[in-house]
Amino acid sequence: MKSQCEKCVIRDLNSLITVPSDELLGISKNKTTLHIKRGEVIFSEGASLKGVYCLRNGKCKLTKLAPNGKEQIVRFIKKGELVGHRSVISNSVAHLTVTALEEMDVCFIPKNEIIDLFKKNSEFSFEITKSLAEDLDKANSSIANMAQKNVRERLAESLLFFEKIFGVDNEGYISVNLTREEIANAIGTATESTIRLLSEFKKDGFISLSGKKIKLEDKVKLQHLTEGF
Amino acid sequence: MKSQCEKCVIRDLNSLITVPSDELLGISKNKTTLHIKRGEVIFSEGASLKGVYCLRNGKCKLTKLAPNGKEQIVRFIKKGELVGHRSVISNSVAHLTVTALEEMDVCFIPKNEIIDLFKKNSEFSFEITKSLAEDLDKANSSIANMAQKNVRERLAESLLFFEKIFGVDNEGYISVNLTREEIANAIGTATESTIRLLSEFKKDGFISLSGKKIKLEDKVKLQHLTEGF
DNA sequence: ATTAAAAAGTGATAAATATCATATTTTGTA
DNA sequence: TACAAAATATGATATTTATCACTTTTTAAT
Repeated sequence: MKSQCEKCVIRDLNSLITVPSDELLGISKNKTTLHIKRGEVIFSEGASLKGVYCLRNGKCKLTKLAPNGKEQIVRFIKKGELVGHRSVISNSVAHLTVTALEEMDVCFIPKNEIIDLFKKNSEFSFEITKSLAEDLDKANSSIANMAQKNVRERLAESLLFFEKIFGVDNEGYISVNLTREEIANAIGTATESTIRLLSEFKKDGFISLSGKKIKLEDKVKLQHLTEGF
Repeated sequence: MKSQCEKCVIRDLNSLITVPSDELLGISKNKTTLHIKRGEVIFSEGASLKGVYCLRNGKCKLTKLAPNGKEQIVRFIKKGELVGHRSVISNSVAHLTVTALEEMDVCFIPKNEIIDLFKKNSEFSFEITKSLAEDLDKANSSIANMAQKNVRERLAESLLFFEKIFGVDNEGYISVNLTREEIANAIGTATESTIRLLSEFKKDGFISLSGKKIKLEDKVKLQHLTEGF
């Protein structure tokens, strides 16, 4: 039996919050739900999307392939957010690849449902517009960070960011399963440099490590590092 | 006597293209026009905007101040484009500073006019949304470029980009007046590094220089450089 | 036209980061 | 549980880039 959008726990986390229950029925009827595992791709750069994806739970990374063959993580997305709406609105192919970082449930909502909603419900379209504006703003900050900060500063910043958006587990470790290579791909550096800096941060007492898990021990210091102190 | 929007030469260059002539009359009545010189600031990071700005002619840079005191150029804007709509839509302060790169005429359109249009005219709001989506897409590419490419690659890329968006003068030099420091602020490097690399590109015959003006002599090679060859 | 300020340019050097090689540990799966 | 593959880790070294100090050239204002 298909789950119902109007009862979905994440309904109030994204632009769909503006859509009244009766309108959500249409979406409920036409959506499909998929369960995916870590490493699986939801859609790839260049793909022509047939709809948007609503993340019921889990986390994923949005990446772009650079000419040198490395992947750049442009953003992280988690439970409650939509992906693919940029492509659907622009009526263009996907310009990012979306890959699951852990097991997740994702709802697929066909393009025409979203476009209908966008046209009919001005609150919904306004929410979508605002979320694009917010994304743009964050992307601009990211450009400045990449361009002006060195690798150490960017790593400190990313660690604080990871804890902020993903939270910590019951032992205080950051709740996201990222390889050192993925961290490197997010901050734009070599994997070895990331590993080295993490060891250094550990030696200096800013963080502690348990396997690949990371715990922030001195956030004040990390915050200072972020600004180059 | 005030100029009329419905006759404006740049009308068909931005989202206002969707607005019928009679609706533009309201805007015409309430807009103000300003003339500014190179180096003057249209609005600053942190400012609360009372409206959006429509660039009638000229070019400007959008910058963000980094904690290290350096400015990062996040984007360039030219004739026909709007600035400030992100802030007005999000109802937040400006997150970027807009500075003229040359003499320019700018029309200021009060916030309420834009919001009215946005609510009443769904074509206009759709155009605004699409332009945000496009900006977001470009910003994401920019993040990947900053993170994955080295300074030489980014400089080659920027030179090609400058020529593409600003064109060339009658002698073939790129038609934009940028200092070496501004170029450095766009690609995220030290001014001296930019100067050194430009000399190197010149020595290698990829570009020629006349004062601060730059002419691209071998775009194919520059394109290759962009990708690390 | 003169002059001070800003910008461009260059060399020497230090610091940051990438790359390559290789060892060790962890993970997933047969 | 064993074993291969992937991930982590570390050292040595090369390369890239920043920084500092200084000179020359250009620009703009009187």
